Amino acid sequence: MFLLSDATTEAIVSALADDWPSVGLFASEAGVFLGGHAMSEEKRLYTISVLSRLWDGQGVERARQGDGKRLLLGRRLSVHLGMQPEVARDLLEDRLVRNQGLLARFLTAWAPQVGPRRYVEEDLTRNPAYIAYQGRLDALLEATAGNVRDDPEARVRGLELPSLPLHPAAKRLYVAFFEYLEAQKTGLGEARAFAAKTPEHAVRLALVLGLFEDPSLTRLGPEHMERGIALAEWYMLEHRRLMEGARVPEPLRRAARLLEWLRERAREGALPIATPDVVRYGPRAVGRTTQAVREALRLLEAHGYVRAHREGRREAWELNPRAL
DNA sequence: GCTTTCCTACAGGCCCGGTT
DNA sequence: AACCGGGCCTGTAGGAAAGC
Repeated sequence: MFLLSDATTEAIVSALADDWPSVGLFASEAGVFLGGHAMSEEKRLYTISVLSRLWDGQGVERARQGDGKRLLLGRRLSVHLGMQPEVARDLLEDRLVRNQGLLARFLTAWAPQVGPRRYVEEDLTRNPAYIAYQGRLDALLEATAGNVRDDPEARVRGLELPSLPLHPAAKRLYVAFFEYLEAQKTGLGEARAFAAKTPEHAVRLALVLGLFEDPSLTRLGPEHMERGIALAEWYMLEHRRLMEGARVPEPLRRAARLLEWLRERAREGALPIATPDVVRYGPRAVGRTTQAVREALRLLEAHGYVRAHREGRREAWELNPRAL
């Protein structure tokens, strides 16, 4: 496998075409990839289409001066991106990314906050489980790389991978899972696009688990399928949680914007402030009508950020000192 | 009838993104 | 990098409606 950590899409395609038919893009700080050239305004559509085509197994087109276009088949790309929450939010909220269904092709997970950790001294190179894991990975890489290593021609043709049929029992599980998801479709909210690909994710995961367990596997059994389905379903729920969490409801967004403004004013000593003055001077995004502003203020009040008090007939607002 | 509140209109300044 | 236009923010003015 050919490893990249910071890549343009062109570099990925070129590596797949010329260097090695199996490429891994591993980045623990995906900001480099997402904020970089590959996701720039003019390249983003291209990147999304390349990644999608690779996932779909359609092959990618490589255009080069001189020899025209060449369709690359038998190529595999493995992508693992880790990112900071702010970067992830931007990605999840990106309209293009959402609409192109790119995220539905990724398995996403948001790691929970870790509590205090204990330091554990351990020499991984002596850990039997780790040694076995490493050995199995090496063997698998060797098995797939073997036919292309010494043969430049084979590299051009791409990987020639065996196809594994599903055991009838595994197939039944697949069909049942497929129909179960179809029946649920309307209730899946933001996970609908992902749900359409979830059965396929399940098979892929089952294959990875099955082949890892037994590299000589000739067909996929129900025990693998069950595990693939369990994982795929977990990823579907995680996907939904993330997609829905990324969408902040409009009233909350407005209230947050107003709070920011109030904090600024408070620092200038310009609080308390009467409701009509918030309407006049406040950020327009909150709304220029008294009704909208009052709604936002009430929301902030309900969450303890602001407090109303009467100055005669006037209703004036001040910030909770702890919200400053 | 006066004051306060609510709403609209408008102008100038500033920032941001797109273009050249 | 410089320029430009649009949108947002801020401040001002004034009129209508509501409250005292």
